[in-house]
Amino acid sequence: MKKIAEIIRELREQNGLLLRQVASEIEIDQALLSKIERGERMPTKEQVLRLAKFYKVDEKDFLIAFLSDKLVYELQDEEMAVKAMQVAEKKINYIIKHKNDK
Amino acid sequence: MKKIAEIIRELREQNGLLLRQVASEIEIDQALLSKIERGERMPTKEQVLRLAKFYKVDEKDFLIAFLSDKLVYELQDEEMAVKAMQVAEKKINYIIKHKNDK
DNA sequence: TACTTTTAGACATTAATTGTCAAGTCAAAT
DNA sequence: ATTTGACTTGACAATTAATGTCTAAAAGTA
Repeated sequence: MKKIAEIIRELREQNGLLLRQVASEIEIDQALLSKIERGERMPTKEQVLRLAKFYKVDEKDFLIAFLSDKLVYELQDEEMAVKAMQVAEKKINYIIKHKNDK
Repeated sequence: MKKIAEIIRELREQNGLLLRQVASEIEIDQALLSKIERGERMPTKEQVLRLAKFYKVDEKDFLIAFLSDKLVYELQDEEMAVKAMQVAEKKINYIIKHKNDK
């Protein structure tokens, strides 16, 4: 239930690493990583995967945190947020259920 | 549970209107409306609201259909789609619950 | 066939996201 | 008090994604 930003910052701190160390491993600018860890910028999916690999954690957990953050971001300020979410979930389940039809 | 695309196409057909008629009311290119009605393009929020007003239907229902479509679109091809959605819902509820804290 | 409506596709425009750099803050160490 | 190292900030550049427009083609109908 944490934001991807918090997750990766905590991981870095727990491992006693510096921004520049991780940034160079992931091959991104350290200023960008700083922003990502503070939630000022969203990482790309690719970066999320690299970070998961680097910290040796489950990629799926990272992706879930990342994708859910993006969804939340997309709905921020929307009064209908929760309802839209519930409908979206039904739509997705419907799609999944029927994906082998056609 | 319908896509916003289907909804607005059906409304137009039920009202026996032509693309160009609706397009001019909404002030968009008719080719664009055609694409929107077929789900090839996503309308903007503004266009959704205008369409709701034009057809005299509840704006909220339109917005829910619209926003949920966007969420679905964002998760298409994501294996973790459903889980991400569930986590996002929790995050949103959390945010809403605490929005007056600060 | 001729007319009307809708669709397709290429391209233009605009908006959003992501990335970079240089300068700035802050704390600890000297 | 100055220097050093880590991190942050902000302005801007670059890239990517979304939206809009135009023209022509397709499809439907009288």
